[in-house]
Amino acid sequence: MSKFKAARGTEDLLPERVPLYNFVHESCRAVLERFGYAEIRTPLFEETRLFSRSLGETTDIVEKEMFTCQRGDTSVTFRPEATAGVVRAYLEHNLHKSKKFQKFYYIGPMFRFERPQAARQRQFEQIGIEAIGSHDPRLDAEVIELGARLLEGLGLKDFEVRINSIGDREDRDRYREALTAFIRPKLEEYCEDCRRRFERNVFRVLDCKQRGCVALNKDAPAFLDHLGEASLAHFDELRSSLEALGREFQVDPAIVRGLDYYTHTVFEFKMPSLGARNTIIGGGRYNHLVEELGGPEIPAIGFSLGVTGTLLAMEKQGLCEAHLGWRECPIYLVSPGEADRPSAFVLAQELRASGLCADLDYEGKSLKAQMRTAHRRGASLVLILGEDERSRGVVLVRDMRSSVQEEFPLDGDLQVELRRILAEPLQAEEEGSGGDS
RNA sequence: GUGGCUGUAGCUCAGUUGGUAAGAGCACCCGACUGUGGAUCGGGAGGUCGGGGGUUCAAGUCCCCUCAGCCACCCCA
Repeated sequence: MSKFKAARGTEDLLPERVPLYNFVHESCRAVLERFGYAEIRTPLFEETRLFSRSLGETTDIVEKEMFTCQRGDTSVTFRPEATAGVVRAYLEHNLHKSKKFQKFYYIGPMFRFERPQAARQRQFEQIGIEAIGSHDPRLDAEVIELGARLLEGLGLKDFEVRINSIGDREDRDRYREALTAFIRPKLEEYCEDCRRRFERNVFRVLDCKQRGCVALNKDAPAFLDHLGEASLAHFDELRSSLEALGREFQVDPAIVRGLDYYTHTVFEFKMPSLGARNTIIGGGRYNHLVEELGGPEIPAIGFSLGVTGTLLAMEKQGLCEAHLGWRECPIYLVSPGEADRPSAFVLAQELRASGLCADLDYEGKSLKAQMRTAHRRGASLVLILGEDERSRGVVLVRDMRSSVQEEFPLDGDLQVELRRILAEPLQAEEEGSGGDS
């Protein structure tokens, strides 16, 4: 046990697992770019004010989950989510002036000071998008379709798309009033958490899982009944657009989302197989955020995909194994004796310079042990360069796949030969020159 | 932040009411008449039993604290 451990809620990504992340990144990148999204990279930390302003002062994230760093009178916070930073960059560089409508995507770590749990860490990775500059409900549908395509691209199938509309400010105010009026008389009957939610964010009461509260909520007024005409029309168009795409979805009134900036369309992608923490994509429209951060009135929509949860879902479905394991060098150089090492050392550099991937022993292992290492590392070819070979100006190439070995001149075009053999394994010849099996 | 469970070699785990129990499998290293991998066999290294304190003649085994992970909440990707 070493003296130090990774800080709570963080983890090391060992080489074995890195290719899995690369696969997820590459797969998503391809889909995102096919949908016309361009990558943007914003700083990992921003001025603290940016988050408290955009997320809402009373949200849990701002109140207790921010990684904040105070130095003198400057306060910065490691980003708990990416939307605020992207919108800030969009405005700071006046992107809206040259090309108002823009689609961005990002991949990177986010930070929240929470109690860790599976699929919930203090540093976690999100892949997300922001489409800024349009209020077209077809864009909402496209964004949801994009989320589904991302998951499908990774091989996931059994996710549920849940959508809802929380309307615009006036709709929310109207509904909040109705809901408050409905709950207030029975407030004492609700659970402790709900009584707190009632004060902070009354919509969340609808999301309670306590049996008593679920029963009490049964006859609660529905948000959709309180949407104004324009909001309702937007939501209807979203639904018909999704239907036009053949994308299955459910309208779920319980989806209210935690952040203040959401308006109209909100949605989540759930993996029922994951248990309690089963939302792997969450997002929605935020038509006033750009304005609140000091820009003109520009509507936008976005979502983010939690990579950790997505990987958990992939693991459950056996989609990860194929992407595990670091790809070792296909060529391994073996030195029979101590005196043979310098020439292997030089030959390795030459092969690498020619673009081949080659490696060799640096632990002073015996010939046998070097062979074992080559085998374990999955080398396709072993190059044996001993005193005998050197004196004759050749190198012995053993094909580990077919167990056939053959000599090749050192001064010939060795790298060309090696490429050929890698593509087409050595086969035993009729007068077999040393194959065994 | 709240409640519960867990923490023994690199990995997965076993350790009877506290008393030669610090062990197994896999992995690893070395070897099997000395220029060759994968099978088999033999040998070996590796753990202050998460950390600290306490009870006791004696603690991996009991108590307290602490750290970390997991599960469920709060909340959320």
